[in-house]
Amino acid sequence: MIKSIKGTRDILPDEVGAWHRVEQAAHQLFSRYGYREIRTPIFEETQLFARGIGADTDIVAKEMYTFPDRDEEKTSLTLRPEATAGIVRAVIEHNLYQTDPALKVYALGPMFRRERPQKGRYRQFHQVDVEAFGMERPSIDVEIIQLALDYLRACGLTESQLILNSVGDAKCRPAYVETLRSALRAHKDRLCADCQRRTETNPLRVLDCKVPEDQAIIESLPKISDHLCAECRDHFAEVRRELGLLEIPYELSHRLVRGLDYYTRTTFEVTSAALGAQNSVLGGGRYDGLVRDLGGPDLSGIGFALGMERLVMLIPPGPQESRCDAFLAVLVPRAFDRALLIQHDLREAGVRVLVDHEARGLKSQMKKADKLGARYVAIMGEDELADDVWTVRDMTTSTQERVSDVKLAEYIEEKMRGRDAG
RNA sequence: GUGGGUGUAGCUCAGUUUGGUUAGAGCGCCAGGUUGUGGCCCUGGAGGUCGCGGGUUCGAAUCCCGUCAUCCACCCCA
Repeated sequence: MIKSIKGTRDILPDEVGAWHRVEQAAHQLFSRYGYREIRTPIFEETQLFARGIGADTDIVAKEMYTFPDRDEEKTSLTLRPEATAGIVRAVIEHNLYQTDPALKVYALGPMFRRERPQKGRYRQFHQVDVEAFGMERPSIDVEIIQLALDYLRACGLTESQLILNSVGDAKCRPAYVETLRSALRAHKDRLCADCQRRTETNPLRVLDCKVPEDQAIIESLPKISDHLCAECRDHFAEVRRELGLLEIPYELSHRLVRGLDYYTRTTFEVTSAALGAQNSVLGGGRYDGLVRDLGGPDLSGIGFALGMERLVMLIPPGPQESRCDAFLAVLVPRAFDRALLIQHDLREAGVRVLVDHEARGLKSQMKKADKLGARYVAIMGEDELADDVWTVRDMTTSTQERVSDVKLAEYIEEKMRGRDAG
């Protein structure tokens, strides 16, 4: 049997309702904040991600789905592992920053990373991505954070925690990284093997090491908050002041470092314990150098990405939804002809109507109508056919009455309207 | 890439320790109990290469080896 490939999965009809809820919440809420949807291709030139995300990151070094195009030059293509790079490319390519007075966009869609699958982690996964460009002031950081939290609440997620940090900028971070590295070298022998390696490759990552024996050392390391330059310190202070003003609770963590190279200043993450080890639902931050690094103008940016699989796992299940309003149950072939004619009238009137295509007994048709959540079942057998009427059963009250064939569509529409209004 | 758990009916699982008739249950599905009426109940039915391959044995779902899949964790990340 051919099965879906490792790390991919089918979102089956029973599950799709939850996906629709989070998608609709996104469209609705984001537009209230002035964000508009953008749709970029799911594959790009490999170069875009290598330059944008950082060639030394795990994503680029070993997790990308990269393949040659079928052209003479053998252009290298990559399925997007995240959304920001593609969006930035589009912003630059179409000069959006020159024409859009408030460049605020969001995107929904699949991303691809070749990682070992785990709880809430797939090789094809879906993200909601929100980005704002060209705004320097800390208030946009706060707006983005508020939007993220509003969105999670709109989706019905109640148990979550906001974690906040500042990772400095191109002026102050490199110096801090060196300070950190020196401090780590002093403890080298007592660190776990991974952290000894990270000390040289990416010292910031040592900060979120989970090995218990390393924790005491990590706590004693110099903190980025003490090494920010004046501008970064002021920026972060204002972000915190505004979060306080808006009464948005958060936990400060000098150990929150983001995985992608492009982040500057404000970084944040929302976690939920219900997700297991993959506890991050949403992560984001500012990336003031990225647009320029990708060949655009010196345009600041800030945004977040949210894992939709993880979100869907967390939100309360919706009610079992009815799949039809009216079910036409027929017992003789000529009645079936009437059903075929009338079902189209009903559908044009917006009524969800189904018939049984298997010509089974009435009991079995009733059963099916019930399972589909039909509110009304219109029955036509020999008796009704003779009088040119339907017996219409209201499945919630178990009452029924006879309605002439020509009036059936109108009758059900009427009933449906009455219910919707009531 | 590394470590561990689990693979038996459409789904959730029992049976594996101590090898032994036609491999079970619940749910779901189909039919009947009602000459033309759903839910609840009762009865019956369909549905299984016991992940796959090899080995041990008179005999393997059960023991051994290999392999694949899947889940969880590490690395890393949404």
